[in-house]
Amino acid sequence: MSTNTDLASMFHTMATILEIKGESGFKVNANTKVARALEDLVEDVASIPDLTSIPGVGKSSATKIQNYLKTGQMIEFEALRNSIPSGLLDVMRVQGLGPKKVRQLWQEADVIDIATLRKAIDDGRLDTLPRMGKKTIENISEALAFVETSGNRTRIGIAMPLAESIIQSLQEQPGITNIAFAGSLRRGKETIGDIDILASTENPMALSDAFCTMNNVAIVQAKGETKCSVRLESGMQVDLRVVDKSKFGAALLYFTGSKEHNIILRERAIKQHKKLNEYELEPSNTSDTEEAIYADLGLPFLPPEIRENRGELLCDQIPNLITLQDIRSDLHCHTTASDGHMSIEELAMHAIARGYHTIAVTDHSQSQGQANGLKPKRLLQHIEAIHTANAAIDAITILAGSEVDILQDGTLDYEDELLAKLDIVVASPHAALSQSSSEATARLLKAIEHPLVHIIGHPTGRIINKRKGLEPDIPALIAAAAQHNTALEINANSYRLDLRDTHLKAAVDGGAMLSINTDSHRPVDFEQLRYGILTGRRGWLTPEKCVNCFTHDKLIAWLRRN
DNA sequence: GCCGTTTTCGGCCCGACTGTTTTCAGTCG
Repeated sequence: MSTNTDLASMFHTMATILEIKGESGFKVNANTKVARALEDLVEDVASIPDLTSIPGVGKSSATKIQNYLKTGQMIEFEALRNSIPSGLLDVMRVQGLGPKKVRQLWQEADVIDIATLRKAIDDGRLDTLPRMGKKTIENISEALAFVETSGNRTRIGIAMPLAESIIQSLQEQPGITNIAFAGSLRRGKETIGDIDILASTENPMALSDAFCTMNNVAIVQAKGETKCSVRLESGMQVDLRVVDKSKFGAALLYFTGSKEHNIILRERAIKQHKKLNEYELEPSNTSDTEEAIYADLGLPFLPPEIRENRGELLCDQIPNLITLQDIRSDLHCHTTASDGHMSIEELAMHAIARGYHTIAVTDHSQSQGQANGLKPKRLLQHIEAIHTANAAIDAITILAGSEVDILQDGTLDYEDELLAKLDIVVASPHAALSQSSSEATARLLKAIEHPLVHIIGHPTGRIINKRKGLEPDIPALIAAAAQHNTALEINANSYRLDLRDTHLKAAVDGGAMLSINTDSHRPVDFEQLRYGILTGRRGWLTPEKCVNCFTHDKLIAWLRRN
């Protein structure tokens, strides 16, 4: 499956090179579009008979992909890559440098990578270039410092609390009527490039002053009447837009994106002889709320999480997406018996406080030595302890479970006889996470088909920005999960979010059940649930398809289905 | 390079800010 990722990255690279070479922007866009389509693809691209059936992929790109699949090489890619110094792709990542300036630096100042750019600045070679004044060079020099440090996008678990605290501090400014975050953060993406904040105020200057002088600001990149841009000491970029209150809806829609969603919306407006921009939908008086704008365009309100041009604009009826309030149980949590920091009773109290009817105790199995995984004898004692706590606490059902390792070959970490004594079995891969796609598929299928397994925990084992994890044949897993009534987990921890949004949409479409769990080790981990919910919504998940939303009796019946 | 509820050719989303200009190109989102 990494073929998809490899190809996507090649098309992204081709788009960038074409830009630097000054080719038509439409051609550049076309390549970017193909790259994005490949990123969104759930099935292995090699398994698709007609590549041009993928929207955005035409004859030319299809041929390139086919050649790569056949030979492991793409002639056009190699040719493009050899046509410019490869270091220029790094130079493109410098904020403020786009294709035109990079080409100028290359052709007129012999810049071929970050190092020669640094040197060119230092020896004054850039000073004489046209449209390259003192300030521009200064800005490039400052931005260079961030290229090395800020390679990764930020996890939503970091970005969202940060955005909330910024909003909280700005909210106290006089004259504020509206303030919200937009962008990929509002869409609930697993990682965020920068934070977009949108506000209406009667006192714009006070707000932008307050924004640009927040105590964690490192650099003010732009400061205007309606737009400010800063970089925080952490490297995170934060943009503030100020708009008129009557146009807040149009602006929120615009800055929430995604870009692809917006483009389709604007095209739709044009077809209706209207014009949509970041301020208003013309001719119309309905620019103050997103709801009114969608209605004016003849569309239902589309929740931010699904605005990705993945079918939401072609859909007559948007399903009722899952919310935090729909969750009635957490089926994957740890106690001090393995590597958690809560007792069984503490776990139960936190779950009661959240209004759950059921909590599952699922400590690690014996192979997880470093996590103090339970040997069979300790598991038997633990089951007893859980039953005792369950009998003592009326307000909630405490299930005796285990997070059982799915070993490398797909067998489980306990004998069936022992597993049968548990109320719930969450089977998860923890080790051997770099095995081949076919091995991973066979391994996970074996667990899905096991009659005593209820949920597959964090199915790929990926860690965002750190570990790629398994790359199984996702459609095959989904089909098996649907057939055997085994739920696939959305692990809500913001390091994991596994299954990820795109896989999830395929799972929902494929009729599989899902389960959103926090994998809590400490009380604070329960708060991560919201990231699981956002991911679920990005995958068009409804409460009916999520076992954590079942009533108590329905959940118990589902657990005893075999 | 891709695409078609006016099209197989002729389009392809839109505006703010910066820096360098003296009316605008480049970058960004």
